[in-house]
Amino acid sequence: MSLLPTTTIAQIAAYANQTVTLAGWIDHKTEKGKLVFLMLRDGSGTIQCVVFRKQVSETTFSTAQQLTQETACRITGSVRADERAPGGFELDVHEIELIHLTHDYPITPKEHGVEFLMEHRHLWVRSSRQHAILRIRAEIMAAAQEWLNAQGFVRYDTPILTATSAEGTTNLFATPYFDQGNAYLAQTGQLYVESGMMSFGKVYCFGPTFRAEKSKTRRHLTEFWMLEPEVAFATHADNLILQEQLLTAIVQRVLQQCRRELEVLERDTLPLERVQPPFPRITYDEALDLIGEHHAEVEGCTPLAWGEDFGAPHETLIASKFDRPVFVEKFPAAIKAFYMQPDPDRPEVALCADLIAPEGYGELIGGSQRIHDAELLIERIQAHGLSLDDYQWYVDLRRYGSVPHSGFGMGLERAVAWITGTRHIRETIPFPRMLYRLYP
RNA sequence: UCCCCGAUAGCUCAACGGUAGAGCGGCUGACUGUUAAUCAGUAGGUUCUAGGUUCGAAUCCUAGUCGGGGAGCCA
Repeated sequence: MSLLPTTTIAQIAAYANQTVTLAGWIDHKTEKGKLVFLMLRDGSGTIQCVVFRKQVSETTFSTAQQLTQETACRITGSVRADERAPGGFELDVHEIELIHLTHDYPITPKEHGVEFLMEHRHLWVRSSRQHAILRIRAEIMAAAQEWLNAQGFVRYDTPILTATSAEGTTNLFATPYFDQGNAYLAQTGQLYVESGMMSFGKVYCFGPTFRAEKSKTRRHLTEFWMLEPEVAFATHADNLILQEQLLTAIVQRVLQQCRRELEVLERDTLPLERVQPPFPRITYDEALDLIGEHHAEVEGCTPLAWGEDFGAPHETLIASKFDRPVFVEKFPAAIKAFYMQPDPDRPEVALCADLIAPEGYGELIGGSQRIHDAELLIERIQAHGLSLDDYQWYVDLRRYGSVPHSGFGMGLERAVAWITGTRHIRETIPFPRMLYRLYP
């Protein structure tokens, strides 16, 4: 005995004029006297189910009248094409099996405030907009991994509990670790993924990372997912090509596979369709000139002196000058991480790049060629005030068959926010962790 | 951490220092084509907390709590 449905709503067109059993939840009900309209949602889609009093038993009709929003049920009926139905098909109901009657579902079809919705995040994920965003998130993750795998990459998982800060003094979450003092939640898998690069050539890690920064903006989470590929023998130039190819593959697949979700979100797909290589590349120096010339166009965007890092308004301004994601490369080494390879022609800048998303969604990717010389790496670790003892294993990677290599980290939720056109990053992950939000 | 804003019915909000209200949702009833149906009726309040000013405070003042928007930091 099984309770499984005979089909899903997404497949309903193949069952025209047949009798099927669907299983799901009531999205909405409209009563019209001797007629009840039910919108049934099963995860794959929604369909209108029509209950005529004269065509069903009294029990079935009174069950239909009882149904409330988010009640779980199994509905058996015949599939009929009907122009009046959203989706083109509706179900003429024969029988309704009540699985669980819901009382007082808190989220109604009317508007709600952010705080209320966040308190009910565990229920909010059922709403059509949230469903569409999280469906696209899943597609982005699948697209990224499948594309990388097809290019010969091997997924290589890095630890979440680590002994020290990977990139220096940024705030980390600490947790007691037996008699070894504190362990820290990883803020990146990058250093560890470099070891895999020396074993497999092309690797990537993909998992949650943690930042205990007191950021309070619509672009930040304290727990977010990062995809970090690392490639042996890849130079800075190779790195940028890989990034634009990966991002293009992701965006094009979402355009193909998630048309319906993008419609639900009312996402303008033209900017997404323009995402094709090559992406424009400008240097940090050119970006400073551009900011100097156009800073008045964006509020809070002030001219910068060489050596200063961009703020959010600067990224917005730069992005506004291009019709697709734009690379800003060769930042001053002093404002970047210790492991970045200096430009041989100009050692004060690093062979690194940030990829800035269009439409003001900010930095999607940060990447660089890594230092492959042990002596230089040691010098940089010390110059950054880090303990060499903590990084001996990392320096070891430069002592045995060291090669030039490059990699990058893509923030998953930033990518989801941009591709789905979601203004606030809190909607791009099922349970966002933020400065003032740990529940539910 | 800093700047700005807010908290009133289950939800979204209104109410000049003078009787705390509406819409939605809930409940009851009517309706054979509704799409956030419509119509009629009905229940629903410690105005975030603690002080203060005042004849009188949802309203003004102080402190706190919680939340929202932005900055910095970053992906």
